[in-house]
Amino acid sequence: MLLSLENLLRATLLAHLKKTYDLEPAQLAVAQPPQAAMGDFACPICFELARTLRRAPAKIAEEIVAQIVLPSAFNRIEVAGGGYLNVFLRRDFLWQQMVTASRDAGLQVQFPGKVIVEHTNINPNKAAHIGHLRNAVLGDTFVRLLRHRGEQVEVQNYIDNTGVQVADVVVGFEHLEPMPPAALAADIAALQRLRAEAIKAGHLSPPPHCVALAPEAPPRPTFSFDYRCWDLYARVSQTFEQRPESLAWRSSTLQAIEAGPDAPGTAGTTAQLGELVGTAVVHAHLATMQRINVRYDLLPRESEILHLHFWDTAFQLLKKSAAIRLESSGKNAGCWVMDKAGSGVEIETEPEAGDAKVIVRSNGTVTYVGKDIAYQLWKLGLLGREFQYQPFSTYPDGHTVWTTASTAASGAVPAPAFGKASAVFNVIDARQNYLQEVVVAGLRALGFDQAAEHSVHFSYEMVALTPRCAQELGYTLSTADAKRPYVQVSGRRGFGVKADDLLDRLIMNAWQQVAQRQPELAVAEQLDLGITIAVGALRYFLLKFTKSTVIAFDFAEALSFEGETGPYVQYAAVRAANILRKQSGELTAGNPASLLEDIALWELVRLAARLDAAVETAIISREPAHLARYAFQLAQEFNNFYHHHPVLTEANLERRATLLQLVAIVERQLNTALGLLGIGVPRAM
RNA sequence: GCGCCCGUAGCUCAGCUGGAUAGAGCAUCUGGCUUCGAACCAGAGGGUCGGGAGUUCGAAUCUCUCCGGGCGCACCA
Repeated sequence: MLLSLENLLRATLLAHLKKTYDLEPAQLAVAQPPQAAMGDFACPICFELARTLRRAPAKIAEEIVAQIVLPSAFNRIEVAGGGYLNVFLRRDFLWQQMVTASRDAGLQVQFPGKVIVEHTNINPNKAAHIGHLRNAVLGDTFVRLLRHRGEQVEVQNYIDNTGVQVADVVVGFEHLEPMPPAALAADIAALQRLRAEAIKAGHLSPPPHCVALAPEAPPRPTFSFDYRCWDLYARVSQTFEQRPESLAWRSSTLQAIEAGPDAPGTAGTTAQLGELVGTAVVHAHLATMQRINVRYDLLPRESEILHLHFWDTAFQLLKKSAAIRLESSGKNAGCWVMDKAGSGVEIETEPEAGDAKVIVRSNGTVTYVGKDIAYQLWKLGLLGREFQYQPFSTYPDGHTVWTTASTAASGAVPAPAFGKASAVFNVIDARQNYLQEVVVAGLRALGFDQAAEHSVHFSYEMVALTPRCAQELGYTLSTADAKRPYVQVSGRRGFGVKADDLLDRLIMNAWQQVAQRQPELAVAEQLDLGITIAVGALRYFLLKFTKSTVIAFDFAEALSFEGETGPYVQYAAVRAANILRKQSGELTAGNPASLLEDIALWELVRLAARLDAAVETAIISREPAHLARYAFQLAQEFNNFYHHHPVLTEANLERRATLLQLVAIVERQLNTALGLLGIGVPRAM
């Protein structure tokens, strides 16, 4: 509500300035006064006008206040602080709006057609770790924000199934733990069966993933193929380090995987292993992400980018527009390169060898940047080629995740129309800033300036570990590392916190606390509540930091359920729900006028009305942390209210009715905010 | 060497397009459960916003510079 009221105020002021002074300022800042008693909006425009009008700010402000006619939503306008225009809302007006409507009309669709958000993008060769969780939670929350605004959003999770990382694990299954495809397939099936049985037997938390919650239950790795790959990948990397000659395995494996299982002249077993590994790990990742309420629509695979000649098409385009050139000499001889100067960033610099980025290697294979340019073009509907699709898996509610394929599905259900978005957001960590710049420069070089404009790198900083946390996990650090503020995780070294391990610990923790507080509940019920709380804690923890902050992960902090945490916000929502559940009779209108004279109550109403403004800010700044902070703030003010205003025991019935209405308003806004953060509200806690 | 990011309370971090007295959480100390659940609330102490210069009526916020820390700069993704 405050969003549209702020827009209304801004429009009114602008119209007045135009009419009275013939001024049209490009920006008109509207802020909140430091104290609620000073008003609901504050506009410092008169300080700026002082120069052009050559009069004191306070004088201008007085004149405006005397002349301007405000819409009925506003109570009055006054001069304050030497020239601010402070505007007061009609309190009963906002109250009525909050009672009747749940949505702010100021929140409007900005992208025509469809928006694509690409996130998660984990190499399908090992279990997900906390860094991947940050990516997925940021991306998923941004998707929720966009959808809340009314945007049509398609969620894509890019699968690099033909890269070095998968090849390395396949090397493991070929040379370190030799295994023919049939045996590996049987192993994977057996793991899936074991997992299903354990879930059935009640040893594990709800499907689809497994959590060894009971102490006597077998440990997770028994069930998880992605865990097995985690260890094997580290072993292979170690082997490469110790015996460099074994690196030959990697290149031959990589080539076999890129060629595919049907490549002529080969048995195709290496590629089959690659597909088995990739597919099984992606299933594991989807299960992990489903535990934290993250879902997808489409899994585009790199193998199809190659086999369906997406790259060949992009290659032709790039050559035709002279965006890339064949290097004839120097260290990049034989490669197709793109000059950095082509990005327009460094036009002045001499085109030296170091300024070029290799797009096609001298052996004819394409680099990541090349493949990503092709993929970006497709997402924006500019490539002129299409994927085929097959269903990959289905969520319990029936929503199907599709994957790209070389041949179309034979089933009755046709695939949705994927791609052709008007804007694309790529959630990729900040270490890839440079590469993402090159990709966008590629779009520009092709003449797709608008597409480049609408291809946004949603960049965020990594999750590292505090030295203490690393040592807690059993890793020995060098004395230099031990003194650093944080140390990086490394999949190659098998060094990091696995996503499912962290979730298991969080759930154990939450479950224990629920069991203490709610001993009368059935264990299954306690567990269910524990899971909701654990996921709330995790998602909030990952969202409360702004994207540019490196998260130095520490168990103590992440496992906390007190203070600025997800459970704190959930607790406020549960309290509000409890009051509403225990009150009898219907919510009546009450008489808010006298109640809202209490400035503290008015502030709570006003804050509750700011939800959609917080959403809009979060979208524009691409900063979900804004909404997380807002949710916390609302919870905080509600908890304060809770302690100072007993509702159910209020003797004055009219006052009681109004208080109840207020609780209902706050509860609705808290639930919406939590939902946008991907956090559920427990029935009790 | 070049590019990007960070430096705010003892610790971890907010601070939106420059605006009024720089805010949270944790930790420390104090007080509050016969109450709609204390995973809570109230109060206290704690900051020359890394240093310096500039722009401005006004700078934690913008510009420059220096110092300190991080991440990139592959025919890996």
